[in-house]
Amino acid sequence: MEPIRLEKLEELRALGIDPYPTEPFAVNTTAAEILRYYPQQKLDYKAVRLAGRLWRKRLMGKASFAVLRDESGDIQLYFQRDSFADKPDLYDIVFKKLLDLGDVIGVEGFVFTTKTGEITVHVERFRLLAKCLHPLPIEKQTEEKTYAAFTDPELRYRQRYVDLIVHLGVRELFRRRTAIVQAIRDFFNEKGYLEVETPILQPVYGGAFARPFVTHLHALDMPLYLRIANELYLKRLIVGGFTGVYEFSKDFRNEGIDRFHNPEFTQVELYVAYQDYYWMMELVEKLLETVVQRVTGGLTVKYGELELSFQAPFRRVRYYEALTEVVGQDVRTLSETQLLALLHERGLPLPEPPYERIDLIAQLFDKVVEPTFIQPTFVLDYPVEISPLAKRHRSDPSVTERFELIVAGKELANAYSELNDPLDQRARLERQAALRAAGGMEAMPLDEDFLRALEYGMPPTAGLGLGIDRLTMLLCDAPSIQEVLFFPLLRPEGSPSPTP
RNA sequence: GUCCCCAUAGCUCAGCGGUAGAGCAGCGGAUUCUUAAUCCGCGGGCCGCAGGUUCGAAUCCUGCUGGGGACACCA
Repeated sequence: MEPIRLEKLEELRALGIDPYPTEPFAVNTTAAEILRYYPQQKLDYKAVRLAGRLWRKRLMGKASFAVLRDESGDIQLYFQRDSFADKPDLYDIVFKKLLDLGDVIGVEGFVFTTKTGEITVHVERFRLLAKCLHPLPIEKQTEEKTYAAFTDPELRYRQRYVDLIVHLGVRELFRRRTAIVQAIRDFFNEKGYLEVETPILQPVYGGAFARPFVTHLHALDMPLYLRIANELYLKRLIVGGFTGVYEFSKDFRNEGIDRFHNPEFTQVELYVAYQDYYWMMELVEKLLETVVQRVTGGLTVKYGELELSFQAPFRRVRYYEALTEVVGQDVRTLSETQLLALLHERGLPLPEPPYERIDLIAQLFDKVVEPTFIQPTFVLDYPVEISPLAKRHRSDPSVTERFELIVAGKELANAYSELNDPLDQRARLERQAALRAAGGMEAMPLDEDFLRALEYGMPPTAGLGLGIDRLTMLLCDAPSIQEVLFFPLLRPEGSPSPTP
């Protein structure tokens, strides 16, 4: 903390001013509201009360200007010594000397327009509401230059509160994130789907393929896993008789961290009984059209250098057909050796051994085909081997009724006609378990309760998982997932945390 | 986990073998319409940490820590 600011704190106390007062300060307007409505005189602006941070001081002799920043934005303040005739020290000492940029203050006064035409609050009374003991990296800019921009990503993420104070655009981004979630929730609610909550701590994890975080429940002396997906629980609810359920789900995956991955991330998963993946494609098109329109005001989104159009219908391509187009021959007819040669040709690394033929195909698809889909594209009919929870295709049992929605070369959503044949499901999960065992990975018992639920009969169901962080990145033109998480995971500062 | 880049004042950066600089922020003064306010004056640094090379290291080398990017992993 700044020693100078601590001294000021003491001086304030000596003057009988509590730097952290208890009394509330009720505001009756905001900076944005005044700037918007004052020119039309739609409201009475004789006694406005607003609160926020002191953002700039332009001190002159007997009268000075300042800027107040509240949640809505910035507004200029005008302080005049004559306004404090009975207590000039309030102006000369408290305002001019003891208030620092960043201090939280409440002001009361009337609105007027300066000679240069700026709408300004003439402050008649003010109160310190909370002293700020650190200097804030306040940016200053002209047309040509920006001074002291607060740009170090590490500092911005570690001290997100400072980032939010300084960058109004960052606040705007997170409002938009909330608006996206809200738009999705409204869309689902209008259709009568039920928003639910299912366990984050799970005795058996499933619904995706990823390393979990493990913890321990002392009460029952047993391991628990943070969910990597909530799929299997939502399906149990479909078995239970709900026809449409959804959940915004924080999921946890103990994998690498990069521009597109954070160990905890948010998906919304939706399950609707008596529907299939064709129906789900149309729903996703409508959902995205609605959300994008509502949040951005249009259907075209700028993402980096890209212009993305969320105008339905989206392009549809079958998995193997897309591969054939890129590779020039049908990969299903190629031997493992030929596939290896193809990977080698393109300089692609091999999957971790032990790998099977299908892993080579998937590698080709993920590295060569998927990145080419920039505009929203449904990739349909994934191979059955890599889709253990999706129903076999009604006309080709080697593929599944599954689609992924790819946008800007990245997976945004994943959906299936859900596998509801309990015997096929058991066989597929057992195969997955065997593969994992062969790969030397930790053996995870099958989720017997989930299989038992299917044995009671799950209606034919369409299911969807949609990445909220990814969607937010697209709609906010954010280059990394860290930009759309308030508190992205970083290594702790200073000494490492103790091992439990 | 591997590779590349970065770390200098509160913030943003320059300096890249000869003992540390700018702008903004800060402190003192002047100023009743400023808005990057202006004008005069001033302070501020374990140059990320530890070792090495050198007569001499912010600068070169090695290791470590933290961050960014790419790759791998993430059906």
